Amino acid sequence: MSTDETEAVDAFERLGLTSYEAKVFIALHRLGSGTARDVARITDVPRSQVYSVAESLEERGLLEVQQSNPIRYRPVSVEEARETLEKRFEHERERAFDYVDRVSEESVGEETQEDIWTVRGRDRVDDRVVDLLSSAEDRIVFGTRLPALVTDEIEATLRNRATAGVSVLAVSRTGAVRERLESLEGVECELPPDHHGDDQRSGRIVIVDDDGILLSVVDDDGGETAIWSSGSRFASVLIQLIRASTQTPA
Amino acid sequence: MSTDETEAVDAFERLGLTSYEAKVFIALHRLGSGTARDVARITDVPRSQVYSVAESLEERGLLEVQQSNPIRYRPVSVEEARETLEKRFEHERERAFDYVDRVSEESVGEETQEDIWTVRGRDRVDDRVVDLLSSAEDRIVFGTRLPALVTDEIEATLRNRATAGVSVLAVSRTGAVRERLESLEGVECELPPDHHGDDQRSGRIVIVDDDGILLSVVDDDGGETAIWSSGSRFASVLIQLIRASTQTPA
DNA sequence: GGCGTGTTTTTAGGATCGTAACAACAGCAT
DNA sequence: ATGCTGTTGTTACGATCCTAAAAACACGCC
Repeated sequence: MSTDETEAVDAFERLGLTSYEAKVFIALHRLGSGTARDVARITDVPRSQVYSVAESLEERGLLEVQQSNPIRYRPVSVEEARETLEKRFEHERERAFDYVDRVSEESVGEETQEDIWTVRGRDRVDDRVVDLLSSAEDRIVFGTRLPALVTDEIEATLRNRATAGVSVLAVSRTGAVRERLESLEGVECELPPDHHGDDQRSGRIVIVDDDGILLSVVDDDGGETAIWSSGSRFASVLIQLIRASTQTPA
Repeated sequence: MSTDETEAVDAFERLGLTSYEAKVFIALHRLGSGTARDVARITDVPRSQVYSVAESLEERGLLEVQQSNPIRYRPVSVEEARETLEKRFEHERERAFDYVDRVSEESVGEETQEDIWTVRGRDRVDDRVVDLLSSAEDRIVFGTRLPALVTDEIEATLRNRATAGVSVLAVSRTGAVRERLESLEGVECELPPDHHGDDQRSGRIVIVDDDGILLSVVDDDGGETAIWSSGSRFASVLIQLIRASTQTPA
Protein backbone atom coordinates (compact mmCIF):
# COMPACT_ATOMS: atom_id res chain seq x y z
CA MET A 1 0.00 0.00 0.00
CA SER A 2 1.41 3.37 -1.01
CA THR A 3 2.26 6.07 1.49
CA ASP A 4 -0.48 8.25 0.05
CA GLU A 5 -3.00 5.53 0.57
CA THR A 6 -1.85 4.96 4.14
CA GLU A 7 -2.35 8.64 4.81
CA ALA A 8 -5.79 8.57 3.28
CA VAL A 9 -6.70 5.58 5.44
CA ASP A 10 -5.47 7.41 8.54
CA ALA A 11 -7.53 10.43 7.61
CA PHE A 12 -10.63 8.31 7.17
CA GLU A 13 -9.98 6.73 10.54
CA ARG A 14 -9.91 10.14 12.14
CA LEU A 15 -13.22 10.78 10.41
CA GLY A 16 -14.67 7.83 12.30
CA LEU A 17 -14.18 4.89 9.96
CA THR A 18 -12.27 1.76 10.97
CA SER A 19 -9.17 0.98 8.97
CA TYR A 20 -10.96 -1.86 7.19
CA GLU A 21 -13.80 0.42 6.26
CA ALA A 22 -11.40 2.97 4.87
CA LYS A 23 -9.50 0.37 2.86
CA VAL A 24 -12.62 -1.19 1.39
CA PHE A 25 -14.06 2.20 0.50
CA ILE A 26 -10.88 3.27 -1.23
CA ALA A 27 -10.48 -0.06 -3.00
CA LEU A 28 -13.98 0.16 -4.42
CA HIS A 29 -13.26 3.61 -5.75
CA ARG A 30 -10.20 2.25 -7.47
CA LEU A 31 -12.20 -0.62 -8.90
CA GLY A 32 -15.33 1.29 -9.82
CA SER A 33 -17.24 -1.66 -8.47
CA GLY A 34 -16.41 -5.18 -7.43
CA THR A 35 -17.01 -8.26 -5.35
CA ALA A 36 -15.61 -9.18 -1.96
CA ARG A 37 -12.91 -11.14 -3.73
CA ASP A 38 -11.93 -8.20 -5.91
CA VAL A 39 -11.59 -6.02 -2.85
CA ALA A 40 -9.64 -8.59 -0.85
CA ARG A 41 -7.24 -9.02 -3.77
CA ILE A 42 -6.07 -5.42 -3.81
CA THR A 43 -6.15 -4.80 -0.04
CA ASP A 44 -4.98 -6.61 3.06
CA VAL A 45 -8.54 -7.01 4.23
CA PRO A 46 -9.47 -10.69 4.51
CA ARG A 47 -12.21 -11.58 2.07
CA SER A 48 -14.46 -12.97 4.80
CA GLN A 49 -14.36 -9.55 6.50
CA VAL A 50 -15.30 -7.58 3.42
CA TYR A 51 -18.96 -8.55 3.71
CA SER A 52 -19.57 -7.13 7.17
CA VAL A 53 -17.36 -4.12 6.57
CA ALA A 54 -19.22 -3.32 3.36
CA GLU A 55 -22.49 -3.68 5.21
CA SER A 56 -21.50 -1.06 7.74
CA LEU A 57 -20.32 1.19 4.92
CA GLU A 58 -23.72 0.76 3.30
CA GLU A 59 -25.37 1.88 6.54
CA ARG A 60 -23.20 4.97 6.49
CA GLY A 61 -24.37 5.65 2.96
CA LEU A 62 -20.93 5.28 1.42
CA LEU A 63 -21.63 2.39 -0.92
CA GLU A 64 -24.41 0.41 -2.50
CA VAL A 65 -24.97 -3.33 -2.52
CA GLN A 66 -26.03 -5.42 -5.48
CA GLN A 67 -27.87 -8.49 -4.22
CA SER A 68 -26.60 -10.98 -6.71
CA ASN A 69 -24.26 -13.90 -6.69
CA PRO A 70 -21.58 -13.01 -6.02
CA ILE A 71 -22.59 -9.83 -4.17
CA ARG A 72 -21.23 -6.76 -5.93
CA TYR A 73 -20.43 -3.47 -4.24
CA ARG A 74 -20.44 -0.03 -5.77
CA PRO A 75 -19.20 3.09 -4.00
CA VAL A 76 -21.26 6.26 -4.16
CA SER A 77 -19.70 9.12 -6.05
CA VAL A 78 -16.93 11.07 -4.39
CA GLU A 79 -19.17 14.14 -4.18
CA GLU A 80 -21.98 12.21 -2.55
CA ALA A 81 -19.59 10.64 -0.04
CA ARG A 82 -18.17 14.03 0.86
CA GLU A 83 -21.63 15.42 1.43
CA THR A 84 -22.73 12.42 3.43
CA LEU A 85 -19.78 12.72 5.79
CA GLU A 86 -20.27 16.47 6.04
CA LYS A 87 -23.92 16.06 6.96
CA ARG A 88 -23.12 13.48 9.57
CA PHE A 89 -20.41 15.66 11.07
CA GLU A 90 -22.62 18.72 11.29
CA HIS A 91 -25.42 16.68 12.76
CA GLU A 92 -23.19 15.31 15.51
CA ARG A 93 -21.68 18.70 16.16
CA GLU A 94 -25.12 20.25 16.62
CA ARG A 95 -26.15 17.50 19.01
CA ALA A 96 -22.95 17.86 21.00
CA PHE A 97 -22.87 21.64 21.26
CA ASP A 98 -26.58 22.01 21.71
CA TYR A 99 -26.15 20.69 25.22
CA VAL A 100 -22.89 22.48 25.94
CA ASP A 101 -24.48 25.74 24.86
CA ARG A 102 -27.26 25.30 27.38
CA VAL A 103 -25.12 24.40 30.37
CA SER A 104 -22.13 26.56 29.64
CA GLU A 105 -21.43 29.06 32.41
CA GLU A 106 -21.81 32.60 31.29
CA SER A 107 -18.56 33.60 32.92
CA VAL A 108 -18.84 37.20 31.72
CA GLY A 109 -17.65 39.58 34.40
CA GLU A 110 -16.19 36.66 36.31
CA GLU A 111 -12.92 37.55 34.58
CA THR A 112 -11.74 39.23 37.76
CA GLN A 113 -10.19 36.03 39.03
CA GLU A 114 -6.47 36.18 39.52
CA ASP A 115 -5.80 33.74 36.72
CA ILE A 116 -3.04 33.47 34.21
CA TRP A 117 -3.56 31.00 31.42
CA THR A 118 -1.32 29.09 29.08
CA VAL A 119 -2.03 28.55 25.40
CA ARG A 120 0.06 26.30 23.19
CA GLY A 121 0.24 26.33 19.40
CA ARG A 122 0.40 29.03 16.73
CA ASP A 123 -3.23 28.84 15.69
CA ARG A 124 -4.52 28.78 19.23
CA VAL A 125 -2.43 31.78 20.17
CA ASP A 126 -3.73 33.57 17.08
CA ASP A 127 -7.27 32.96 18.26
CA ARG A 128 -6.55 34.19 21.75
CA VAL A 129 -4.87 37.32 20.42
CA VAL A 130 -7.90 38.13 18.33
CA ASP A 131 -10.15 37.53 21.33
CA LEU A 132 -8.11 39.87 23.46
CA LEU A 133 -7.84 42.59 20.83
CA SER A 134 -11.59 42.44 20.25
CA SER A 135 -12.21 43.24 23.90
CA ALA A 136 -10.21 46.48 23.75
CA GLU A 137 -12.14 49.64 24.59
CA ASP A 138 -9.41 52.16 25.21
CA ARG A 139 -5.98 51.32 23.88
CA ILE A 140 -3.92 48.49 22.41
CA VAL A 141 -0.19 47.83 22.31
CA PHE A 142 0.72 45.14 19.83
CA GLY A 143 4.28 43.95 19.24
CA THR A 144 6.12 41.15 17.47
CA ARG A 145 9.42 40.52 15.78
CA LEU A 146 7.95 38.04 13.36
CA PRO A 147 5.90 39.13 10.35
CA ALA A 148 4.24 35.70 10.19
CA LEU A 149 2.61 36.37 13.55
CA VAL A 150 0.54 39.20 12.09
CA THR A 151 -2.26 37.21 10.49
CA ASP A 152 -4.91 38.71 8.27
CA GLU A 153 -7.46 38.22 11.01
CA ILE A 154 -5.28 40.06 13.53
CA GLU A 155 -4.70 42.87 11.08
CA ALA A 156 -8.42 43.13 10.45
CA THR A 157 -9.14 43.21 14.17
CA LEU A 158 -6.57 45.97 14.72
CA ARG A 159 -8.10 48.01 11.92
CA ASN A 160 -11.56 47.45 13.31
CA ARG A 161 -10.57 48.56 16.81
CA ALA A 162 -8.70 51.58 15.52
CA THR A 163 -11.73 52.81 13.61
CA ALA A 164 -13.80 52.20 16.74
CA GLY A 165 -11.73 54.85 18.46
CA VAL A 166 -9.28 52.63 20.28
CA SER A 167 -5.74 54.00 20.35
CA VAL A 168 -3.57 51.37 18.66
CA LEU A 169 0.21 51.32 18.99
CA ALA A 170 2.29 48.74 17.12
CA VAL A 171 5.85 48.07 18.23
CA SER A 172 8.38 46.12 16.20
CA ARG A 173 12.04 46.16 15.33
CA THR A 174 11.12 44.47 12.07
CA GLY A 175 10.54 46.84 9.19
CA ALA A 176 8.10 44.60 7.39
CA VAL A 177 5.83 44.47 10.41
CA ARG A 178 5.89 48.24 10.90
CA GLU A 179 5.18 48.92 7.25
CA ARG A 180 2.25 46.55 7.20
CA LEU A 181 0.62 47.97 10.30
CA GLU A 182 1.47 51.60 9.64
CA SER A 183 -0.69 51.49 6.54
CA LEU A 184 -3.75 50.91 8.71
CA GLU A 185 -5.87 53.94 9.46
CA GLY A 186 -5.36 55.13 13.03
CA VAL A 187 -2.52 52.76 13.87
CA GLU A 188 0.74 54.22 15.11
CA CYS A 189 4.05 52.38 14.83
CA GLU A 190 7.35 52.68 16.59
CA LEU A 191 10.64 50.94 17.25
CA PRO A 192 11.19 49.32 20.63
CA PRO A 193 13.66 51.06 22.95
CA ASP A 194 17.27 50.35 22.11
CA HIS A 195 18.14 49.05 25.53
CA HIS A 196 16.00 45.98 24.92
CA GLY A 197 18.20 43.14 23.73
CA ASP A 198 17.24 41.50 20.46
CA ASP A 199 15.53 38.57 22.08
CA GLN A 200 15.39 35.58 19.77
CA ARG A 201 12.77 33.78 21.82
CA SER A 202 10.13 36.43 22.20
CA GLY A 203 7.07 35.97 19.98
CA ARG A 204 4.38 38.56 20.58
CA ILE A 205 3.24 40.99 23.16
CA VAL A 206 -0.31 42.26 23.34
CA ILE A 207 -1.54 44.77 25.89
CA VAL A 208 -5.20 45.73 25.98
CA ASP A 209 -6.49 48.66 28.02
CA ASP A 210 -5.00 48.41 31.49
CA ASP A 211 -6.04 44.92 32.32
CA GLY A 212 -5.39 42.49 29.49
CA ILE A 213 -2.05 41.09 28.42
CA LEU A 214 -0.61 38.27 26.33
CA LEU A 215 3.06 37.30 26.01
CA SER A 216 4.34 34.51 23.81
CA VAL A 217 7.62 32.77 23.15
CA VAL A 218 8.72 30.78 20.12
CA ASP A 219 10.82 27.67 20.73
CA ASP A 220 13.52 26.19 18.51
CA ASP A 221 11.03 24.09 16.55
CA GLY A 222 8.89 27.10 15.76
CA GLY A 223 6.24 26.10 18.30
CA GLU A 224 4.62 29.00 20.11
CA THR A 225 3.51 29.14 23.74
CA ALA A 226 1.70 32.09 25.23
CA ILE A 227 0.56 33.18 28.65
CA TRP A 228 -2.30 35.58 28.99
CA SER A 229 -4.54 37.14 31.56
CA SER A 230 -7.43 39.54 31.44
CA GLY A 231 -9.09 41.59 34.12
CA SER A 232 -6.76 40.32 36.81
CA ARG A 233 -4.48 42.23 39.13
CA PHE A 234 -1.78 39.99 37.75
CA ALA A 235 -2.34 41.41 34.30
CA SER A 236 -2.26 44.96 35.61
CA VAL A 237 1.02 44.37 37.38
CA LEU A 238 2.64 42.83 34.35
CA ILE A 239 1.46 45.68 32.19
CA GLN A 240 2.90 48.24 34.58
CA LEU A 241 6.18 46.37 34.64
CA ILE A 242 6.40 46.38 30.87
CA ARG A 243 5.38 50.02 30.59
CA ALA A 244 7.98 51.01 33.12
CA SER A 245 10.75 49.05 31.44
CA THR A 246 9.96 50.37 28.00
CA GLN A 247 9.45 54.00 28.94
CA THR A 248 12.50 54.36 31.13
CA PRO A 249 15.74 54.91 29.23
CA ALA A 250 18.46 52.49 30.19
CA MET B 1 -25.82 12.28 34.46
CA SER B 2 -28.84 13.50 32.58
CA THR B 3 -30.07 11.90 29.40
CA ASP B 4 -29.24 15.05 27.49
CA GLU B 5 -25.69 14.97 28.73
CA THR B 6 -25.33 11.31 27.80
CA GLU B 7 -26.47 12.17 24.30
CA ALA B 8 -24.00 15.02 24.09
CA VAL B 9 -21.20 12.73 25.24
CA ASP B 10 -22.19 10.19 22.58
CA ALA B 11 -22.15 12.88 19.95
CA PHE B 12 -18.69 14.03 21.01
CA GLU B 13 -17.51 10.43 20.87
CA ARG B 14 -18.71 10.16 17.29
CA LEU B 15 -16.74 13.33 16.63
CA GLY B 16 -13.61 11.51 17.73
CA LEU B 17 -13.29 12.29 21.45
CA THR B 18 -13.13 9.57 24.08
CA SER B 19 -15.93 9.51 26.60
CA TYR B 20 -13.62 10.89 29.28
CA GLU B 21 -12.61 13.74 27.02
CA ALA B 22 -16.22 14.56 26.28
CA LYS B 23 -17.18 14.47 29.95
CA VAL B 24 -14.29 16.67 31.07
CA PHE B 25 -14.94 19.16 28.29
CA ILE B 26 -18.62 19.43 29.16
CA ALA B 27 -17.91 19.62 32.89
CA LEU B 28 -15.52 22.51 32.39
CA HIS B 29 -18.13 24.36 30.39
CA ARG B 30 -20.56 23.90 33.25
CA LEU B 31 -17.97 25.10 35.72
CA GLY B 32 -16.54 27.93 33.70
CA SER B 33 -13.17 26.79 34.93
CA GLY B 34 -11.90 24.40 37.57
CA THR B 35 -9.34 22.00 38.94
CA ALA B 36 -9.06 18.28 38.44
CA ARG B 37 -10.95 17.81 41.67
CA ASP B 38 -13.77 20.09 40.59
CA VAL B 39 -14.15 18.12 37.41
CA ALA B 40 -14.00 14.74 39.12
CA ARG B 41 -16.66 15.85 41.59
CA ILE B 42 -19.33 16.48 38.96
CA THR B 43 -18.43 13.62 36.61
CA ASP B 44 -17.64 9.94 36.93
CA VAL B 45 -14.14 10.55 35.63
CA PRO B 46 -11.58 9.59 38.29
CA ARG B 47 -9.59 12.60 39.45
CA SER B 48 -6.28 10.92 38.65
CA GLN B 49 -7.41 10.57 35.04
CA VAL B 50 -8.46 14.16 34.61
CA TYR B 51 -4.87 15.36 34.22
CA SER B 52 -4.00 13.28 31.18
CA VAL B 53 -7.43 13.71 29.62
CA ALA B 54 -7.19 17.47 29.99
CA GLU B 55 -3.75 17.36 28.45
CA SER B 56 -5.05 15.66 25.33
CA LEU B 57 -7.93 18.15 25.18
CA GLU B 58 -5.38 20.93 25.34
CA GLU B 59 -3.57 19.39 22.36
CA ARG B 60 -6.85 19.41 20.46
CA GLY B 61 -7.24 23.08 21.29
CA LEU B 62 -10.39 22.61 23.34
CA LEU B 63 -9.14 23.93 26.65
CA GLU B 64 -6.38 25.95 28.27
CA VAL B 65 -4.18 25.05 31.20
CA GLN B 66 -3.20 27.31 34.06
CA GLN B 67 0.16 26.20 35.43
CA SER B 68 -0.48 26.84 39.09
CA ASN B 69 -1.03 24.81 42.17
CA PRO B 70 -3.51 23.29 41.87
CA ILE B 71 -3.60 23.23 38.06
CA ARG B 72 -6.71 24.97 36.75
CA TYR B 73 -8.40 24.22 33.45
CA ARG B 74 -10.47 26.57 31.34
CA PRO B 75 -12.44 25.54 28.25
CA VAL B 76 -12.25 27.64 25.13
CA SER B 77 -15.46 29.38 24.13
CA VAL B 78 -18.17 27.36 22.50
CA GLU B 79 -17.68 29.23 19.23
CA GLU B 80 -13.95 28.60 19.23
CA ALA B 81 -14.46 24.91 19.98
CA ARG B 82 -16.97 24.57 17.15
CA GLU B 83 -14.55 26.18 14.74
CA THR B 84 -11.62 24.10 15.91
CA LEU B 85 -13.55 20.88 15.37
CA GLU B 86 -14.81 22.11 12.01
CA LYS B 87 -11.32 22.92 10.82
CA ARG B 88 -10.00 19.57 11.90
CA PHE B 89 -12.86 17.79 10.16
CA GLU B 90 -12.38 19.63 6.89
CA HIS B 91 -8.66 19.07 7.03
CA GLU B 92 -9.09 15.33 7.46
CA ARG B 93 -11.75 15.20 4.81
CA GLU B 94 -9.49 16.90 2.29
CA ARG B 95 -6.64 14.54 3.07
CA ALA B 96 -8.91 11.53 2.74
CA PHE B 97 -10.67 12.50 -0.46
CA ASP B 98 -7.64 13.96 -2.08
CA TYR B 99 -6.34 10.45 -2.58
CA VAL B 100 -9.69 8.89 -3.43
CA ASP B 101 -10.23 11.55 -6.07
CA ARG B 102 -6.97 10.66 -7.74
CA VAL B 103 -7.47 6.90 -7.83
CA SER B 104 -11.19 6.80 -8.37
CA GLU B 105 -12.22 5.00 -11.55
CA GLU B 106 -13.99 7.19 -13.99
CA SER B 107 -16.68 4.64 -14.63
CA VAL B 108 -18.45 6.81 -17.18
CA GLY B 109 -19.80 4.72 -20.02
CA GLU B 110 -19.16 1.60 -18.00
CA GLU B 111 -22.80 1.86 -16.95
CA THR B 112 -23.69 -0.76 -19.54
CA GLN B 113 -23.08 -3.58 -17.09
CA GLU B 114 -26.11 -5.65 -16.29
CA ASP B 115 -26.29 -4.40 -12.74
CA ILE B 116 -29.16 -3.71 -10.45
CA TRP B 117 -28.31 -1.92 -7.24
CA THR B 118 -29.93 -1.64 -3.86
CA VAL B 119 -30.14 1.55 -1.84
CA ARG B 120 -31.42 1.70 1.73
CA GLY B 121 -32.67 4.73 3.59
CA ARG B 122 -34.89 7.69 2.71
CA ASP B 123 -32.09 10.21 2.26
CA ARG B 124 -29.96 7.90 0.19
CA VAL B 125 -32.89 7.05 -2.08
CA ASP B 126 -33.57 10.77 -2.43
CA ASP B 127 -30.01 11.27 -3.61
CA ARG B 128 -30.19 8.44 -6.09
CA VAL B 129 -33.49 9.71 -7.47
CA VAL B 130 -31.98 13.12 -8.07
CA ASP B 131 -28.96 11.53 -9.73
CA LEU B 132 -31.17 9.52 -12.05
CA LEU B 133 -33.48 12.41 -12.90
CA SER B 134 -30.49 14.61 -13.66
CA SER B 135 -29.31 12.16 -16.28
CA ALA B 136 -32.57 12.33 -18.23
CA GLU B 137 -32.30 13.53 -21.83
CA ASP B 138 -35.60 12.51 -23.34
CA ARG B 139 -38.40 11.71 -20.92
CA ILE B 140 -39.16 11.08 -17.27
CA VAL B 141 -41.92 9.22 -15.52
CA PHE B 142 -42.09 9.99 -11.82
CA GLY B 143 -44.62 8.45 -9.45
CA THR B 144 -45.27 8.15 -5.75
CA ARG B 145 -48.19 7.80 -3.37
CA LEU B 146 -46.46 9.72 -0.63
CA PRO B 147 -46.17 13.51 -0.71
CA ALA B 148 -43.18 13.36 1.66
CA LEU B 149 -41.20 11.57 -1.02
CA VAL B 150 -41.29 14.62 -3.28
CA THR B 151 -38.48 16.64 -1.75
CA ASP B 152 -37.67 20.18 -2.71
CA GLU B 153 -34.55 18.99 -4.44
CA ILE B 154 -36.48 16.45 -6.48
CA GLU B 155 -39.05 19.06 -7.41
CA ALA B 156 -36.28 21.41 -8.47
CA THR B 157 -34.65 18.71 -10.57
CA LEU B 158 -37.95 17.90 -12.29
CA ARG B 159 -38.50 21.56 -13.08
CA ASN B 160 -34.97 21.89 -14.36
CA ARG B 161 -35.31 18.87 -16.66
CA ALA B 162 -38.70 20.01 -17.93
CA THR B 163 -37.34 23.38 -18.93
CA ALA B 164 -34.44 21.59 -20.64
CA GLY B 165 -36.93 20.02 -22.99
CA VAL B 166 -37.36 16.67 -21.29
CA SER B 167 -40.90 15.35 -21.30
CA VAL B 168 -41.91 14.89 -17.68
CA LEU B 169 -44.91 12.82 -16.62
CA ALA B 170 -45.91 12.58 -12.95
CA VAL B 171 -48.20 9.79 -11.84
CA SER B 172 -49.92 9.65 -8.46
CA ARG B 173 -53.21 8.68 -6.96
CA THR B 174 -52.59 11.28 -4.26
CA GLY B 175 -54.11 14.67 -4.98
CA ALA B 176 -51.50 16.61 -3.05
CA VAL B 177 -48.69 15.14 -5.12
CA ARG B 178 -50.45 15.87 -8.41
CA GLU B 179 -51.24 19.41 -7.43
CA ARG B 180 -47.69 20.11 -6.36
CA LEU B 181 -46.12 18.77 -9.55
CA GLU B 182 -48.80 20.03 -11.92
CA SER B 183 -47.86 23.57 -11.00
CA LEU B 184 -44.44 23.07 -12.55
CA GLU B 185 -43.95 24.39 -16.03
CA GLY B 186 -43.90 21.57 -18.58
CA VAL B 187 -44.83 18.79 -16.18
CA GLU B 188 -47.87 16.68 -16.94
CA CYS B 189 -49.78 14.79 -14.28
CA GLU B 190 -52.13 11.84 -14.35
CA LEU B 191 -53.83 9.23 -12.23
CA PRO B 192 -52.51 5.69 -12.36
CA PRO B 193 -54.72 3.12 -14.12
CA ASP B 194 -57.56 1.85 -12.00
CA HIS B 195 -56.63 -1.78 -12.32
CA HIS B 196 -53.56 -1.18 -10.17
CA GLY B 197 -54.37 -2.09 -6.60
CA ASP B 198 -53.77 0.52 -3.96
CA ASP B 199 -50.45 -0.90 -2.90
CA GLN B 200 -49.56 0.17 0.61
CA ARG B 201 -45.92 -0.82 0.26
CA SER B 202 -44.93 0.90 -2.92
CA GLY B 203 -42.81 4.02 -2.44
CA ARG B 204 -41.69 5.61 -5.67
CA ILE B 205 -41.18 4.78 -9.27
CA VAL B 206 -38.81 6.70 -11.50
CA ILE B 207 -38.30 5.95 -15.18
CA VAL B 208 -35.71 7.89 -17.14
CA ASP B 209 -35.49 7.74 -20.92
CA ASP B 210 -35.61 4.09 -21.97
CA ASP B 211 -32.81 2.82 -19.83
CA GLY B 212 -32.97 4.09 -16.26
CA ILE B 213 -35.35 2.96 -13.55
CA LEU B 214 -35.77 3.13 -9.80
CA LEU B 215 -38.40 1.37 -7.70
CA SER B 216 -38.74 1.71 -3.95
CA VAL B 217 -40.80 0.16 -1.18
CA VAL B 218 -41.62 1.53 2.25
CA ASP B 219 -41.68 -0.91 5.15
CA ASP B 220 -43.84 -0.81 8.27
CA ASP B 221 -41.34 1.34 10.15
CA GLY B 222 -41.26 3.93 7.40
CA GLY B 223 -37.85 2.76 6.17
CA GLU B 224 -37.38 2.91 2.42
CA THR B 225 -35.47 0.50 0.21
CA ALA B 226 -34.98 1.03 -3.49
CA ILE B 227 -33.59 -0.91 -6.41
CA TRP B 228 -32.31 0.90 -9.42
CA SER B 229 -30.48 0.33 -12.65
CA SER B 230 -29.31 2.52 -15.43
CA GLY B 231 -28.16 1.76 -18.96
CA SER B 232 -28.67 -1.96 -18.49
CA ARG B 233 -30.81 -4.37 -20.41
CA PHE B 234 -32.31 -5.19 -17.07
CA ALA B 235 -33.56 -1.65 -16.75
CA SER B 236 -34.99 -1.68 -20.26
CA VAL B 237 -36.88 -4.87 -19.62
CA LEU B 238 -38.33 -3.60 -16.36
CA ILE B 239 -39.38 -0.39 -18.03
CA GLN B 240 -41.11 -2.24 -20.83
CA LEU B 241 -42.89 -4.41 -18.30
CA ILE B 242 -44.18 -1.42 -16.43
CA ARG B 243 -45.18 0.44 -19.59
CA ALA B 244 -47.09 -2.61 -20.78
CA SER B 245 -48.90 -3.10 -17.50
CA THR B 246 -49.86 0.54 -17.18
CA GLN B 247 -50.93 1.17 -20.75
CA THR B 248 -53.00 -1.97 -21.21
CA PRO B 249 -56.50 -1.78 -19.75
CA ALA B 250 -57.33 -4.61 -17.38
C1' DG C 1 -15.11 -34.34 -4.53
C1' DG C 2 -13.21 -29.65 -5.49
C1' DC C 3 -13.99 -24.80 -5.70
C1' DG C 4 -15.83 -20.32 -4.67
C1' DT C 5 -19.19 -17.70 -1.89
C1' DG C 6 -21.10 -16.01 2.26
C1' DT C 7 -21.92 -16.54 7.39
C1' DT C 8 -20.42 -17.31 11.90
C1' DT C 9 -17.29 -18.08 15.65
C1' DT C 10 -12.90 -17.70 17.88
C1' DT C 11 -8.58 -15.67 19.10
C1' DA C 12 -5.24 -12.05 19.69
C1' DG C 13 -4.02 -7.04 20.26
C1' DG C 14 -4.76 -2.31 21.56
C1' DA C 15 -6.98 1.48 23.46
C1' DT C 16 -9.87 3.03 26.92
C1' DC C 17 -11.81 2.65 31.44
C1' DG C 18 -11.39 2.34 36.25
C1' DT C 19 -8.85 1.46 40.64
C1' DA C 20 -5.09 1.90 43.40
C1' DA C 21 -0.69 3.06 45.22
C1' DC C 22 2.77 6.53 45.70
C1' DA C 23 5.72 10.68 46.80
C1' DA C 24 5.49 15.54 47.72
C1' DC C 25 3.53 19.03 50.16
C1' DA C 26 0.60 22.06 53.33
C1' DG C 27 -2.05 22.65 57.57
C1' DC C 28 -2.58 21.60 62.24
C1' DA C 29 -2.31 19.51 66.76
C1' DT C 30 0.70 17.42 69.94
C1' DA D 1 10.33 18.89 65.85
C1' DT D 2 7.03 15.04 65.39
C1' DG D 3 3.07 12.93 63.89
C1' DC D 4 -1.48 13.12 61.69
C1' DT D 5 -4.59 14.50 57.96
C1' DG D 6 -5.87 15.88 53.57
C1' DT D 7 -4.76 17.36 48.87
C1' DT D 8 -2.24 17.19 44.59
C1' DG D 9 -0.06 15.24 40.74
C1' DT D 10 2.14 10.97 38.87
C1' DT D 11 2.47 6.30 37.81
C1' DA D 12 1.22 1.58 37.51
C1' DC D 13 -1.89 -2.10 36.62
C1' DG D 14 -6.04 -5.10 35.90
C1' DA D 15 -10.74 -5.08 33.55
C1' DT D 16 -13.32 -4.12 29.65
C1' DC D 17 -14.45 -3.12 25.10
C1' DC D 18 -13.68 -2.87 20.13
C1' DT D 19 -11.13 -3.97 16.13
C1' DA D 20 -8.14 -6.89 13.54
C1' DA D 21 -7.07 -11.30 12.00
C1' DA D 22 -7.77 -16.13 11.52
C1' DA D 23 -10.42 -20.14 11.24
C1' DA D 24 -14.33 -23.08 10.83
C1' DC D 25 -18.54 -23.87 8.66
C1' DA D 26 -22.63 -24.34 5.40
C1' DC D 27 -24.17 -23.82 0.82
C1' DG D 28 -24.33 -24.03 -4.18
C1' DC D 29 -22.13 -25.15 -8.42
C1' DC D 30 -19.06 -27.45 -11.64
